[in-house]
Amino acid sequence: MATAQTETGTPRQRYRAQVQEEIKKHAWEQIATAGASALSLNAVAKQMGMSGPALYRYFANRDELITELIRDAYQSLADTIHAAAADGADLRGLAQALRTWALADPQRYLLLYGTPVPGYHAPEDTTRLTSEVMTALLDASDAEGLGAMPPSPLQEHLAEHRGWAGAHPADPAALHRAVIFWTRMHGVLSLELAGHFDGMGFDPAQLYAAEVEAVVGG
Amino acid sequence: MATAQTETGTPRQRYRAQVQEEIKKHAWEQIATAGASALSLNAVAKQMGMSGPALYRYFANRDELITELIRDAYQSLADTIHAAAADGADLRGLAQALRTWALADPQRYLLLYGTPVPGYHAPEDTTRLTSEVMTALLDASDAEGLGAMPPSPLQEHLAEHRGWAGAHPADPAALHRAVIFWTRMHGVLSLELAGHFDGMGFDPAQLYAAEVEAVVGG
DNA sequence: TTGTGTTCGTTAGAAGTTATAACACCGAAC
DNA sequence: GTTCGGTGTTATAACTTCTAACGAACACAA
Repeated sequence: MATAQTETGTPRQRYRAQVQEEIKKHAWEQIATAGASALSLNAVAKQMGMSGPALYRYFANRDELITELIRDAYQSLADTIHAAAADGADLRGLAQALRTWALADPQRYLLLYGTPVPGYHAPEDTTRLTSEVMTALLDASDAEGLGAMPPSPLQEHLAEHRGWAGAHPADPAALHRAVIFWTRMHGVLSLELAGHFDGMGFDPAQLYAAEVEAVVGG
Repeated sequence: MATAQTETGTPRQRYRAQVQEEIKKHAWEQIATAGASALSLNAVAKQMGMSGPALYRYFANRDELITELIRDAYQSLADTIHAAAADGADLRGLAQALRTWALADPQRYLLLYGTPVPGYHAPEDTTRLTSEVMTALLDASDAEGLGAMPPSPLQEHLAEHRGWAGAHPADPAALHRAVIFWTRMHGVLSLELAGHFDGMGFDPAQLYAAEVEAVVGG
């Protein structure tokens, strides 16, 4: 887990890890209420009873702190999906786990899949976590008992460009299913979290459920 | 169009509208390269050879400028969709127009449909533009020659909560089709614009085309 | 043509931000 | 016990948004 290092090393290292965790905790609280763009290192420091510049002993700058938060968010998502998959969840189960995770902290989801800062590039190890999630998705998309996926130009194209699937033995139909699972669930979730369904009256959960069935069933 | 008022009114009003347009032009340039969160009124003023505070004669604050940009973006999107519909475009044509519009200026799309500022609420007239777009979408979704949409719990639910469709006479299947057109196209577009497909190797255009066919055909 | 008032742009300044530099201190190791 | 690395401090620079006060330019009206 993210707090694993808190219990190892010298007292100095333990203290350092502990303070780092507390900084991230307060940063998450700020992000949850005002969004990532409003995250203020000064405000975090004040909340902790420290002076502003003290935080720079723990994070080189604002970007590094946010990068660390993104890393933790990816880890949390990967843990969630992995746990669901380990519990034997099928595509429906993964979809449910994903939605619950997203609604639990909308700004956390948007930090990963919302508007990116143009210059920013994700660190190397987040791509590892992403491909872990993708593997779980491909496993569930390659399972038995799913609706038919008639051959299509897209499946052919995906089969020819399957580098993103790594060494996963999923067939073209499963590649297709995994991709549209991702894009369709994200389509509903991101619009819901951004509040674009707010005045419309219908229940996003029912739309989400219908989209899950559309992916699972065919 | 947005510049209509530039040519009317007193010389003072004309000058004012002209400066306002120029401010917005420079603001868009900044947003396109660095994102909306990095928009600096001071930098815009400098680019125009003015002092920072001078801009406050034209926009009360940063939020008001951004709100105006959002309004213009909605207007541009509505114009684009409307023009396509007037040209007789079907659902496929609208999808093509939407994608072209989004790729022309990714940050403009993300300003409308990306991560929102938690406190922010869209002004009244943007909802008018949104419903204009929705009407075009419902028209195209209610047309002849589209694939079958078998009855579903979601269609029933949408038929019971169709306030967002206004007085449009679309049947439940068309309501369903319009909604999933929106969410699925947004799902692919937003992930593509955010760069989440970047290292994956496949062509987002082919995925988009396949999703269009999935919505049109059934 | 000569007021008169509105509008515009300026500088000055307050309050906030990120981030660096120099200094003091405290604790751990030798 | 002394030394030394790590931590937190204040001071400071360079930004940001935004307000206030002043001067100048312009439109309009007597």
